[in-house]
This record gives sequence, structure tokens and C-alpha cells, in this order.
Amino acid sequence: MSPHSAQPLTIFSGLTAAERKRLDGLASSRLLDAGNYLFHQHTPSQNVYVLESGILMMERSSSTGRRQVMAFMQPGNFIGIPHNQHYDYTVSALTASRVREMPLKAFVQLQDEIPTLKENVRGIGGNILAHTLDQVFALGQKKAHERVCFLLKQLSDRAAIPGASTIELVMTRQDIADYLGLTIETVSRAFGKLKREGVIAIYSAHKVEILDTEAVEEMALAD
Amino acid sequence: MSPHSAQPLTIFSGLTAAERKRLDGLASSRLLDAGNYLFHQHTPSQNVYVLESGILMMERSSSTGRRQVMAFMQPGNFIGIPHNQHYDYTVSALTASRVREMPLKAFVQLQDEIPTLKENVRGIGGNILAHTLDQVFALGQKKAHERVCFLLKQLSDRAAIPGASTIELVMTRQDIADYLGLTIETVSRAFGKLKREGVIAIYSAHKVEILDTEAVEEMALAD
DNA sequence: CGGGACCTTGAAACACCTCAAATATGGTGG
DNA sequence: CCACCATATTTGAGGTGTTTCAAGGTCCCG
Repeated sequence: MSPHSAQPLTIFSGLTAAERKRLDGLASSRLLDAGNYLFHQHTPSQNVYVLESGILMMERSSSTGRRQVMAFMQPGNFIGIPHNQHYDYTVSALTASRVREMPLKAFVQLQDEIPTLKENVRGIGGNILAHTLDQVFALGQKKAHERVCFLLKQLSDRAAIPGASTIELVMTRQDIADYLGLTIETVSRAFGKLKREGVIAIYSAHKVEILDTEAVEEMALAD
Repeated sequence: MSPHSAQPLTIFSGLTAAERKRLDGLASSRLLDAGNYLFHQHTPSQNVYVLESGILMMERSSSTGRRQVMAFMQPGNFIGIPHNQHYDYTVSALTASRVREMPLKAFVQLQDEIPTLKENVRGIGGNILAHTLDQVFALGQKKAHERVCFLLKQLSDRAAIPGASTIELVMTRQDIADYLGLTIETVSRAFGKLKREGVIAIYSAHKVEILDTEAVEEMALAD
């Protein structure tokens, strides 16, 4: 697992007030209802985004209908790091969300004028890669209940109060299943198993509490 | 799957002769015997590398001994893109290999002087992320024989003659298994199944030929 | 030609998936 | 505000693919 700095890296990290203002000058706000799409896979990439509020989901679908969820995104996250002509994933809103939308071209230009901005993009790219490598490890090496702990730990670490033991699962069981490479039934049974073992408490399908942090961490741990 | 340009991107792409010379001036050659390590997970990252000849393998291991192979690397590949204080994977040689080793600090500095170089690093980072996302999709959504096709297609696409139908598998079955999140036995049976179906021919454990390119592509395809 | 590592094959166990049904949840209109 | 409905989740039973354990075969190098 990659170390998290106390202050999570955002696109604004280390910018002066003036620089922030310039960056924000590029942006316009956009609201998304739950279930709506921010952009689609294979669409020309024309904008980048900063999530202000709400939860987004990044996914990739095959022509045969199989779906893999790549990430759940939280306020502060930067979306659409330019590396292709086209987005190679779809981003949609799990809850009503607000994003700041910036034209890709202008953003790229601004990067050349603000070195810190370029530095932040590089850092965020590194974090995304680290996250994705963790996911490869989880999908390749872990059993169902360990993968569920992997998700719980991620959500707990990134919660408003990092390490919070009560976790709001805004996504559906199907989203979780597609994130972890399992079926909804297996995810449900994995939650049940963790509950029976006293590792977690389930208050409702979308609200759980971690009772045994160590057990969760141990099962979630990637390296 | 991400599109490959006709000329694969390397760290040298688009550099002038003078710039190449400067970059190469930083480097010293290093030879690795088969089985030797280039660097280890959790080691401070002090160098970056360009693979000149041979095949390297990138892997990550957990404290519990489970191992996930993240990539097989070929001549031209760039290794060690800086995004952490420490390498978060181990790189070792599958065959006798030669790399050009460059001090990270000097390399980072040179990036500031040669914009094309910075651009290349960014592009390579994007390719690595795209590769890793493909792997997530494969591990999360594909069956054993489809994962094997996923690997065969990758190796075929990146062969000296791209799209070559005869493939040299320099890695062991265990390496393949750890790359695809399977066991050696399952990998072996998957090869057997593809052979029985006439999709591939197996000349030896480490030399196969793709007989039905379409079938391999279809099974390998991620999106 | 021998030996050790690697690979394949077989049989049985297990984890996960599929199909099916029961139950719980959350939003909506009355 | 409650009853209702559609949707999401859980639970159960049976099937399938993958793993595990074990044995036999192959390849390669000394």
C-alpha cells in the first residue's frame, strides 16, 4: 500500500492564491444528478475536472457487456488526466455531484506557466498508478472477503475523518462487485462472513462499522 | 485496449541528436544475469533505467508471500518513473540483460531543460497506466483461458515484428500464473484448452504459435 | 547419461458463480 | 405520514471453474 501524506495531494496543493485564482478562472461549475454521466469511454477528451462534492465512479465496459469499476472518487479528486485523445473510461455520478470543468487545452497551457501545477498533475498521476497497482494485487491475489476489506480500508482511509470506523457505502452491491471482480451474491456473503466473525457491524446495506481495525487491515494489506 | 502508435514511445522519442547525447551522458551500462535483481521493492529510488537488451519482470510481493507480477519489460522500455521516494515493486531479469542506468536527480534536472524529455516521461506514464488498467480489467473480468490470450496478445503486439504469430515465452509458467492471478496448473490447462481448440500450437513450453488470431484477439479484448 | 527444475495431467476439495426465491429498502403518490 | 411499489439485497441450493494435492513426464544443463 502506498503511504498517504497527512495533507492529501490535490490539484491546488502548493499553489499561491493568485495561481489558484487563475486556475479557477478556467473553470465553470457543472451539476450532475445521481446516475448521470460526466463523460463516456471513447469520447474525445476535451475537459478536465475537479470534484467539489458528491461521489463519482470510474468504470470501463467491454463490448460483451462485462464491466469493471476502476475507482470511486471523492471531493478533491482530479479527473481526466490527459494521456490520450480519448477518455478510456466512463465517469458517472453515484450521488448528486458538483464538478469544476476546465477546458483541456487551456489547462495544459496553464501547466506550462505554473510549474507547481504541472508538478501536482505528475503527483496525482503517480497516486492513480499506485492505486491501480494496489487494485491489480487485490484482484490477482485476494479472496472475496479480503477484497471487501481492501475496499473498506480504502474508504476508511479516505473518509472525511481519515481512519473513521463508520463507513457510508454510497455505491450499490453491484458497483462493489464490479470493482472487486466478484458477483453481488459473493460480495453479500463476504459482508455476512465478516459480520459473523465480528470484524464489522452492518447497520444497513449502506452503512457499516469496522469493529476490528487490525483484522480489516491485515486482510486488506497488499504488501 | 489502448491504441499503439506505429512507432512505440520511448524516452528518446523526438529528441534531437544533441539531446540524446546529453541524456546518454548521464547513463552508465549495467549488466544483469538471468535471475538477478535490478532493484527491490521499498528500496529508495535513486536511479531510472532504459532496458537495452533482455527481458525484465516487475513484481510486487506481500508479507504473506503472495506475489503479483505487474509487467514483463522489453528493450526500449523505461523503468523507474519517479513518483515515490521508494520503488514500490521489484524488478528482476528473466534473461541476461543490459540496462542504461541514470541517476534520478540528474535525470529530473535534465527534464527541466529538455521539454520533449518531460513530455516523453508523461507519455510513458500514461502508457503504463493504460497497461495497468487493462490488467485490472483482465484480472477482474476474464476467465483463465481469456487471460492467457490477453498475455499472448500483449506479447504478440510488442514483438520485434508487431503482430508476429510465433511467440517466445521467456518467463516460466509460475511467472505467467502470478501475472494473470492464476496457478501454474490452471495456466497449463488453459494452454492445453487453446491447443485442443486449434487456437494455438505449442511447439515447446516456451514457444507457441497463434493459429487463430481473431479468436485470440476476441478473448483478449478488454473493451 | 543423470539429475534437478519445470511442466503437464489427474482426482478431489473448495471458492465462487448461477439461478431462484425470499426479504429488506427507499422513494412516491395518495 | 403511511401504504405501496419497484429496486436492491440477502439467502439458499446446485453447478462450474479454479485451486490443491499428488504423481508422472519432459526438458535442459552439467
